[in-house]
Amino acid sequence: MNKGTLKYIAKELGLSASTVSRVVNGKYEGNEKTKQRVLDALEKHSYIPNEVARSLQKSSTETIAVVLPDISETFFGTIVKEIENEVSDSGYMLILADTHEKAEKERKYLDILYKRRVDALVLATIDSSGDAVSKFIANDIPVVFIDNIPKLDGISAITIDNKKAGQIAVDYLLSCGHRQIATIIGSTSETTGADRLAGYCSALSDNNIEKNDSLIKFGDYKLDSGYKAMCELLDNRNKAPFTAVFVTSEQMTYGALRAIRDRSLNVPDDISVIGFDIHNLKDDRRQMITTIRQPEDVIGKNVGELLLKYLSENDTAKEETRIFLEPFLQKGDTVKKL
Amino acid sequence: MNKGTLKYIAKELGLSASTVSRVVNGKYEGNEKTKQRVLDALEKHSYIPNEVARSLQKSSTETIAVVLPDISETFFGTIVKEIENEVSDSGYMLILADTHEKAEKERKYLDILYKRRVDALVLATIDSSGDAVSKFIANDIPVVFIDNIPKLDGISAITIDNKKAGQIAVDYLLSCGHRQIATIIGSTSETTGADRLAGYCSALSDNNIEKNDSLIKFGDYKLDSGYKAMCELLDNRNKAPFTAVFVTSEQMTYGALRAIRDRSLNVPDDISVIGFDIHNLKDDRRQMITTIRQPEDVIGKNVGELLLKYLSENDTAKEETRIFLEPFLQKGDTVKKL
DNA sequence: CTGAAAGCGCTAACAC
DNA sequence: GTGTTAGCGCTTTCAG
Repeated sequence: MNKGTLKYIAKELGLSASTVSRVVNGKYEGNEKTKQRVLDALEKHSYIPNEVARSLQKSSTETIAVVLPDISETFFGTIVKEIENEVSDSGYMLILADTHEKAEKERKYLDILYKRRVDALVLATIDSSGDAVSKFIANDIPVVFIDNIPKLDGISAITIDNKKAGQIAVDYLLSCGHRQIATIIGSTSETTGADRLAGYCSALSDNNIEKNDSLIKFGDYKLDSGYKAMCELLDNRNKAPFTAVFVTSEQMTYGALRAIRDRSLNVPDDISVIGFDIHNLKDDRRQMITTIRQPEDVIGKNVGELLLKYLSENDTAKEETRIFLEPFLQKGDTVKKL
Repeated sequence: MNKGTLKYIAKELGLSASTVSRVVNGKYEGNEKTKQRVLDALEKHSYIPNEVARSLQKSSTETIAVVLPDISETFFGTIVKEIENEVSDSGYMLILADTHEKAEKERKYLDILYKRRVDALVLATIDSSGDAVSKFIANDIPVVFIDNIPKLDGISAITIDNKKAGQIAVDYLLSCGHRQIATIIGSTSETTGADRLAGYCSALSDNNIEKNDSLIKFGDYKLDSGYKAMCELLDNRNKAPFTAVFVTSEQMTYGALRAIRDRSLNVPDDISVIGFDIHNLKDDRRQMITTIRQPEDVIGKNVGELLLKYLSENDTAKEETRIFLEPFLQKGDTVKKL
């Protein structure tokens, strides 16, 4: 028989595995002396329980899967850290998957994670159909969406109010005297793109400014697409003039700034720029980029709390929860008052 | 009997669990017709294997633990991403622990991860004694250290040559004409601190410049300590003058820069600064910080490769491997030529 | 108060 | 070719 197992120690003591198991789990109610004998033996063998066996028996792995498009982004890194922080005291650990922004990888990972019987799932999906998570949902495994929300009923999500994010950005530009405002939007098939655009549009219409479709460009969240979109805007500037641009992702913002610089234009003197998710360095001697920010720490904390709530409810189906946190404006040096 | 298990499906088909198991694992050699029947049944029930049970049986979880002081730092985020990238094709997944730079948390996590029977461990330890990993090593679970290397024999590690990092920084400053060079070092009880300091010292002595202990300050890698150390250097500047400072962590660099700014001094005109691990934004219109960098992607890739090698060796003890990658200088605008 | 027995879901050596 | 059996290491009812 294998050393280091309950059974082995039990046999050595002339006891049964159940008794030893009870002592290990603090559920022993019997003779104080036997308890001490067991404890000593455990100590002597430096017994360490096998969680895999325990998981099989209890059908619970105490593991939460976190599936993200890119863990190296500070935005996601911070969310992960906060989730971890929130759930670790309850014994849960995180298992991580990085999908590299590919739907196929996302699908593959979700399959694997399901097989591994994770207790819950946090998902920043890039597949708005939500197909790949259906197994989880069908089997009552709690799923919390962050960032993008797929088109599914009854799911829980914690994100920011993306429409409001668009409104805040445009309102700020308006308050600075801008009237001709361009924007660069991510994919509108995802809520992060569609809602930010909706906010942009509604802020304009609330202020009786007519929307000009030539000032709305689309990208794919990546740097190059921001560069390209900005070039198009600049090339068309005499036909469709603008004094400011709202760019809706971190990488696209960098791309747009580079395009402006490559034309030897100055920010903010020639064009004002407001970005998204920019983590300005703490070294504030330099020009800071004005940006819309998301409270990553609060998102992560909320996700953790919701997860714990779901995981503690032994009962029935989990109630759908949607929390939309407030995006906020972080003023920098890239928007000029007209 | 529980639905969705091998046994259940086997019984339904009038077959044994082993036969179904063989088909599931592609090890079936028998009758083509039975195979098809089984396949159909698996499909019909949308059978999904339980990896927990499989793990218990095979005593292997196909899981690699990654334990880090702070996952929200880009430095670690990038390393994690690369490790993941490297091992995911072989079916391994990463389980993540964030120790918040606390030895106690590190210890706790290592205990839990051991119970969970992870197949391997990647550890950026902050406990130079290495006590908490002894269980892993004693049980032949592959461990690869990154960043700091504890004082243990026979362990594998992949980091940069920290002494060389210090030398490169000082050599560069010397080549720019600086002769009075201060430094802010992290804890010397860790190799990342001690070795960088050693590099600093040796570069000076190689150039026949006498080391001045008043120009060497110590911090704890965090922002405030960098600020404080820089203040001390500045306060003492008439007694111990210097024209440049080498700061050995990202956060301490920001702290030092802030201290300089708070005294209304200019970088690089009044003081040249060379930092560490600074990830300058891609938006290069602004002042870039001159910094020593580590090749995080290469570190991650090497860790992944080494892990796979260890994990594929069924045999005996793993050979000790130490790889010291090259740190490099990333020139920016914070060092002035004298 | 303690133990025997069954079982979590799967695999694999060994039979037939 | 396929089934039987034993077991991975643990928990937990149910007896006694």
